[in-house]
Amino acid sequence: MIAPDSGVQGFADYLARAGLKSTRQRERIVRAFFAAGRHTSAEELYHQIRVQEPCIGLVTVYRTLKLLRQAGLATERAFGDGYARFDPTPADLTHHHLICTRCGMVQEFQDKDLRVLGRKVARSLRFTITEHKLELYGLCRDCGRAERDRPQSNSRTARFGSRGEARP
Amino acid sequence: MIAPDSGVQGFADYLARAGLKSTRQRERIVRAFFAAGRHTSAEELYHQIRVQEPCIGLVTVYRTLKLLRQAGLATERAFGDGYARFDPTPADLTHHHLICTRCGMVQEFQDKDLRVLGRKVARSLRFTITEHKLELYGLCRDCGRAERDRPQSNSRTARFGSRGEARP
DNA sequence: TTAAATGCAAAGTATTTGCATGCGA
DNA sequence: TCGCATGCAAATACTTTGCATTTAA
Repeated sequence: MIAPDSGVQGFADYLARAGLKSTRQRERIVRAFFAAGRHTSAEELYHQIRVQEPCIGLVTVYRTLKLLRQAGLATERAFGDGYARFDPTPADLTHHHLICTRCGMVQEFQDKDLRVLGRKVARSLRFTITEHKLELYGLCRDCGRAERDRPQSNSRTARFGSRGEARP
Repeated sequence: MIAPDSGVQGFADYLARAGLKSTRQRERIVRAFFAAGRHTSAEELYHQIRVQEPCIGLVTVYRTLKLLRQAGLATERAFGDGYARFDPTPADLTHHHLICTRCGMVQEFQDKDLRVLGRKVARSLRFTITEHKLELYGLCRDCGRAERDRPQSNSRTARFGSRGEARP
C-alpha cells in the first residue's frame, strides 16, 4: 500500500515533470484519493471533497483521476456495478479482491505465491506486467451460509442486475 | 471451454426450468454467442446476427445476454475500454487474460497452479468461488520490444484514455 | 387465450468534451 | 503575460426501460 503522503508527493513530482500546474483542486482531490485508499469511485471522491470545498466540479475529479492513472499512481477497476473504481497503485502490484455477488462486499487479500505464479506465467508468455487484477467472485462467509439455508434462491442474479445496487 | 451445443442446450434447459419462452431470436443469439466464444460485446454479437437476421434488435441481444448471465452460462468482463464483454462460463472456471495496454491484444492463458492457489485463498477466507477473473495488464511481446526501442514514450497512457480505442 | 418476448423510441447514467473564464508560474 | 486548469452545460456512448405489438405455450 502507498503511504498517503508519498502518493501526494509523487503526484506533485509528476506534475512538475510534465510541466503541469499544481492547483488547490488537484491537491484536495489527490489527498482525498490517497486518504480514502480503496475502491473509490469518482462520485464518492467528489462528495467527500464537496463537504470542505463546495466549489469543485465532478469533471475536475474525473480529470485528476485520469492524470493519476497516467502518472501510474492509480489503477482503474471494474467490479461490474457500472462504476469505475480507483485504487492507489500498490508498490508490489499485488492487490486482489474477493467480491461477494450477493451482498456486494469487497475483501482484499494478498498472496505471495499467487504473485510469484503470475510472474512466472507472464514470463513464459513474454509479457511485461504493469498491473495485476485478480478478482474472485462468489459468496462471502455469511452469504454462503445464508444461501445454504435457503437453497432455492439463485445467488447468481444478485449482481450485475441493475446499476449501483451493490455499492458499499 | 464449453462446447457450443451443450451451451445452447443448457440455455434451453434454463428457459424451460424458469418457465420462459424459447424464441427464434434467443436461439440465434445464444448460438452466435457460443460460436463466437470469447470476449464478445453485445454490439459485436448484434452485427454478426444481423447479417442473417436483419430484423433483430440490439435490445434483445442485451436482454438475452442478461439471461445467459442469470443462467450462469456467461461471465461479464470489463477490460477497461468501455464495453462489457461476455465469455461462455468455462466448466473449470479458470479463464485468465493478458491484456496489452499498448495494442489492446487480449491473450488467454490457463495455469493449473494458479487455479489451485485461488482455491486455497478462497478456502482460507471462507469464500465460495463462482467466478475467477485474473487479468494481467502490461505489454505483449511485440509492444514490449517496440517500447524498449523507444523508451521515452509512456505505455501507461495507451489504454483507458478514450472509449473503444483498443477494440480488436 | 394469455403471459411473455420483441422492437422501437426514449430515458438513464457514467464519463468526456467545448468553451469562456480563472489562475498558477 | 501566457497557457494550462476549471466549471458549467452539452455531448457521448453503452445500457436499460416503457409501451404497443407479436408470438410461444
